[in-house]
Amino acid sequence: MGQKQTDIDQRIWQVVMLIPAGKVATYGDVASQAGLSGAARRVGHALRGLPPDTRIPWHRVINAQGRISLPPGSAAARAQRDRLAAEGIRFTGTRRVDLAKHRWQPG
DNA sequence: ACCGTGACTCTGC
DNA sequence: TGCAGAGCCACGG
Repeated sequence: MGQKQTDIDQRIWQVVMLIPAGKVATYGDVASQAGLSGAARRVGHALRGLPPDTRIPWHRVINAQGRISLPPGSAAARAQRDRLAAEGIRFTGTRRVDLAKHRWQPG
């Protein structure tokens, strides 16, 4: 088999699974940890391909501004916000997460 | 092989 | 803080 797409996606998903509850990582962080430094956009694409019933904590991945990158108001965006809130993550008035406090620091 | 596209990021105003 | 521009990687057509 060896489908290359699956190969890279799985590496990305594997990194996402390492993010503990209550913590978040940016797309860039995940890309870097997956050995794809600079390919933040590729991470977004990989998460986009996740099935709705996945166990992978995709909601813990946000952008470098501390905001949700999904379309504002979309069901997915609300789901991400709710899941993060359920893990104790607070949002600022401008719907941002305090990265200095919640950012996952591997190693 | 070229071009357009994206759940991105950084810099500047 | 917000918006625009340019840079980025990898992918699909």
